[in-house]
Amino acid sequence: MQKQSVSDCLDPFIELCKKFDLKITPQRCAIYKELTQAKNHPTADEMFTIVKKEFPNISYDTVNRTLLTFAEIGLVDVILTKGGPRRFDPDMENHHHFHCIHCGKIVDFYSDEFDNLGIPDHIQDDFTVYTKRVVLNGVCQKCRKKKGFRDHGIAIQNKK
Amino acid sequence: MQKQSVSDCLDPFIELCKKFDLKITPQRCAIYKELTQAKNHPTADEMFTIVKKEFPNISYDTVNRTLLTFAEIGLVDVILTKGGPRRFDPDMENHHHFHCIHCGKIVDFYSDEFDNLGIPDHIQDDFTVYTKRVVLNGVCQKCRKKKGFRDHGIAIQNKK
DNA sequence: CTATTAAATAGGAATTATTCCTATTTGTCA
DNA sequence: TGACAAATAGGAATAATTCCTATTTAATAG
Repeated sequence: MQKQSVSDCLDPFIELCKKFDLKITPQRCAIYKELTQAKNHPTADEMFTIVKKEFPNISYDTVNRTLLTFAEIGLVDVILTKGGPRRFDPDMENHHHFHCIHCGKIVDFYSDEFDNLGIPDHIQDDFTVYTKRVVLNGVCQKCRKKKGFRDHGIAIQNKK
Repeated sequence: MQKQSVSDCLDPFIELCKKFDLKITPQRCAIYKELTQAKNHPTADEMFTIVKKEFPNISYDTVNRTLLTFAEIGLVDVILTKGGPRRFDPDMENHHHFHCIHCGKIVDFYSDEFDNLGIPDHIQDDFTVYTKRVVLNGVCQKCRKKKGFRDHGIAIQNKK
């Protein structure tokens, strides 16, 4: 598969920046480019390390601030994790999260049923909803097998 | 309305502690009692301030550690908020969250449709799910009216 | 009731993440 | 090209959370 040219890649980003009167700086472009290629859910610090290869004297504050700006304009989602720094989710397609409350791991998954949920009317009256995500909290198999793990025994069971 | 006696209130808590081999310390009891009366979603620091009235020399670490322990045994949920300390949610009934990405406010709401969602089979294979919560991210009316606010224009609309 | 033991606690220090501050640079627009 | 507001780098400050260790305490068995 042929990789898109950089200018093609950046076009929608430049559009978006103009819409929000954000200046198109090389720092923002570099962060955007790395973000579109990011797998999983990078932290600001991880993004800083990655972008610094291309941009050796970029500052951490710029990376973090830029990611927060991107979140405001709907380019990324912010994921908050227990016991760790916040992460940025560049996948803006409908998806959902499983969150292991022991190791903190977050796993994306997809579900048409979840995607098709409506927003309750009383919410639409009071709030403008940008994203809708089902978050499942629980324990992954790896943690379940750890020594000393004890279930609190209130797992959700599907109706048969 | 007559308030329940303290021993009545604490019975289910003591049961739970025994189930998990947690010692029933006066600190834990005090934190539990205040937690059941908490409105909204207190932070560890807020709980510390409240509990200290009854327990002047309790330490912050104990309050925070205890709340995390309570989360592990399913007594509270942990809510992570952008731009602020984590909060604890003592309402373990089915409920869902609207989260304002501007001011960080979290509003509980209830929805039978959301409660009745099943868990996808491929998730149940790999994870034990304790809680299922729909999180709506967006902007509340108050923030929407703020000067300088600009919509990024990708709000979710219900199908008619 | 007492002794034993592992768990829990208090207090403070250390660490980590995030935000703030300010001088300087840079993108945008006329 | 010049003016100006926005953005940045670098470091300092703040805030939240976790860690460390000596001491205390709840649970257990004798």
